[in-house]
Amino acid sequence: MFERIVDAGEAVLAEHGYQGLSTNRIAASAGVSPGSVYQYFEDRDEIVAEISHRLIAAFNDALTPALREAVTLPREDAIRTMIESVLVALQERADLLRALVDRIPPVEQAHLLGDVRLRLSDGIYNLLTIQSPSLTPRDAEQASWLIAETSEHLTVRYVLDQPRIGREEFVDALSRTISALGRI
Amino acid sequence: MFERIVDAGEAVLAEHGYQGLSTNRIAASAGVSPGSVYQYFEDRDEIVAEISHRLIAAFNDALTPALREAVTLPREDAIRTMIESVLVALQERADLLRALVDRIPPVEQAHLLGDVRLRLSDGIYNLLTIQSPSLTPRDAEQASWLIAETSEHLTVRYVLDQPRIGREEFVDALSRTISALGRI
Amino acid sequence: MFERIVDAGEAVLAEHGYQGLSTNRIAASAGVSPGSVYQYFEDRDEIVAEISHRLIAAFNDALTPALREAVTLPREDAIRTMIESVLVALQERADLLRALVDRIPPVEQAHLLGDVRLRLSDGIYNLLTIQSPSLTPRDAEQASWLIAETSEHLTVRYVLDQPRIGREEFVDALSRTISALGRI
Amino acid sequence: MFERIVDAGEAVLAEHGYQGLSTNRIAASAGVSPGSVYQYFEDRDEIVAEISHRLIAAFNDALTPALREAVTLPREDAIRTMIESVLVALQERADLLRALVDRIPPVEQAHLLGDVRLRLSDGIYNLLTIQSPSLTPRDAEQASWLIAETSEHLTVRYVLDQPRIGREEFVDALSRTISALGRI
DNA sequence: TATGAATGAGGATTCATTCAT
DNA sequence: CATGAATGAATCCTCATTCAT
Repeated sequence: MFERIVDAGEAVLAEHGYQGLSTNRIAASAGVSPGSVYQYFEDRDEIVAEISHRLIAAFNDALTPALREAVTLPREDAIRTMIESVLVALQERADLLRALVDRIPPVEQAHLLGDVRLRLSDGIYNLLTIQSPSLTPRDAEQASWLIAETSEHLTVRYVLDQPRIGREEFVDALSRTISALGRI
Repeated sequence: MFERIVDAGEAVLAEHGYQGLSTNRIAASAGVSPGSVYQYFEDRDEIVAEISHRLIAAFNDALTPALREAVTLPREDAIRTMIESVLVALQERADLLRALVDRIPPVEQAHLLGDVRLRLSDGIYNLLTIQSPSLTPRDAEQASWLIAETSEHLTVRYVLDQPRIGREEFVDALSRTISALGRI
Repeated sequence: MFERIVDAGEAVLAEHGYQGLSTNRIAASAGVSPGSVYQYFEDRDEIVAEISHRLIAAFNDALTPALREAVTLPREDAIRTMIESVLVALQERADLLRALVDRIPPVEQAHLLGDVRLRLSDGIYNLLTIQSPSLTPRDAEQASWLIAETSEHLTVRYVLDQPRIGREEFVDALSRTISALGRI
Repeated sequence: MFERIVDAGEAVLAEHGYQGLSTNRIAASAGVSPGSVYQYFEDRDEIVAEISHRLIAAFNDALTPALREAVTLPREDAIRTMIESVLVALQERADLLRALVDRIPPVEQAHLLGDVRLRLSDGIYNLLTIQSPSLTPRDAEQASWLIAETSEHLTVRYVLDQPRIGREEFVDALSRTISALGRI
């Protein structure tokens, strides 16, 4: 039932956008009465939160093995492996991603995605300090901010806007950029 | 009165977000009757459009002289000059920028900012083909997409999130990234 | 509740006219919240449609047996029988009739009553061609237009304006008129 | 100026219907400021009243000479002459007639047209009593009601609905009906 | 637990009318 | 006289939420 509601929420979000994501519409789409929704969710926002948690979970599931593998690889390959696995994860959920990232005001996204972003940023910081012990903490912090912002933005836009760039070339360009930023 | 309404619109957008940007609220915040709003604006959308026009105008005003100056400078300096002038323009209007970029769903932003983005993208494409005549059109297109996305995103986030990075260092990092992406 | 709303609609129509027939007023008059109206009706227009359906239904219910009986009777008696049964049906619903016919602009009435009028017109056309096989189709068409317009208008006005004419005399006069028009 | 406003009122009524007949729209169409309208008219209703007065005046202007002529003619010809002159008057103002008769709820029409209808009814009553001195007052009253209702309705609908009936045939049919009703 | 009818505040927008200029 | 900006109540309709069943 919980599942059914969240599934319906995704469908409504994809079809009607964030403004059209009404609890009544979700209930109808789930084949459930509007009252029932409130047995599983405190309010509308909680449904949105759950939808985004799903995307985050899918994203995490894809990233975790990539991270494990990355440790064993040389720098460049590690970066490429990670970008590619993220790309796959996002592309598999492109509809949901679009509904979430394009339809929700960024402040609210930040609220929803706060945790993932933090973890992403931390991960990058750690990798940087491990791979380049000479970096001062401040430089590492700055570099990880730049890298996190750039990678997230470019991968998401690549998936959503489908620019005329082959995946290989995109991964190349992004990994070069990341390397450049790492040498702050 | 026109001014008063748009000012109120910005204030409401900042305080209540895009969803809370109702014509009644704008009117109340402007100390004006709901009917009066419709003497100056066709639509709720027209108010939003006007808010974004303001930002775009400020941005254009700042960029135009920088572009003129850039032509006379060597590559690296030209890029830096432009980044810096954009940064100044955005920082002067940080509140407006936040209202617009953080509070409005990206799809709507795309609608509002379509023209500027197109011009920005074209400008970058032209500079690239002039400075690196060896680039194939396809490479230039790809590079300009990457550069436009990265520059816009990073400058905007730099202004809005105020990461602990000095302006000098930020301009350095960004211009290095742009150069790297230009050598696609 | 459906009933309550339509009843209230009739009352409001009678008291405030078509222009004053607002959904909020209907809701208030029904002792119901404005939102509730939209659980039973798509539209304001649907309420109006329902009000007219009521009248049409009452009218049809009264006319159908009269039509059955009319077939077995000689011309003059058939016409009188039908006029009389229509008169009864309209008089029983005089309030509703007044609300509908006197308060709604005729163009909208035409929209609402289109079907009944068509059926009425067709019925008259068929009776004419059966009873007077010598009539050309064009003459029958013309006569049925004249008869339909005259009968509808006179019976409705007789019921609503209550002129000082006995029912017997009215039925006599109208049936004579119809006979005269049938001999076009 | 008065003229200009009423002219504009007619135009707006014809184009936008009774519901769309707003004072602002009238003012705009007259090329006049909304405030100015209120220097010549107490309120919206007075404009509508003036528009209908015009139609009535045009109608009277056409009918008066016809009445004068009718006195000198034999019965049948008198009736035909009057019907024909009315028909001409209505057809010349068909747009205005449609705007008024089809778009305004009949109760309000009755309010606006009260006087003309009374005069029409009286005229018919007088003609009847003169031509058929044997009629009791009550019979004359009844006959004049029937004749007035039938004539007005049929001529108006003939002009507005343009049924496939030649004018000659229509005048014939109507005058026969009137004669029949006069012999109540 | 599930329902779904009922709610009522709030959404954008219109419009007859006023009044300072 | 004429203006036209300003008004604010009223329009239809939506939607998150509640609550008796």
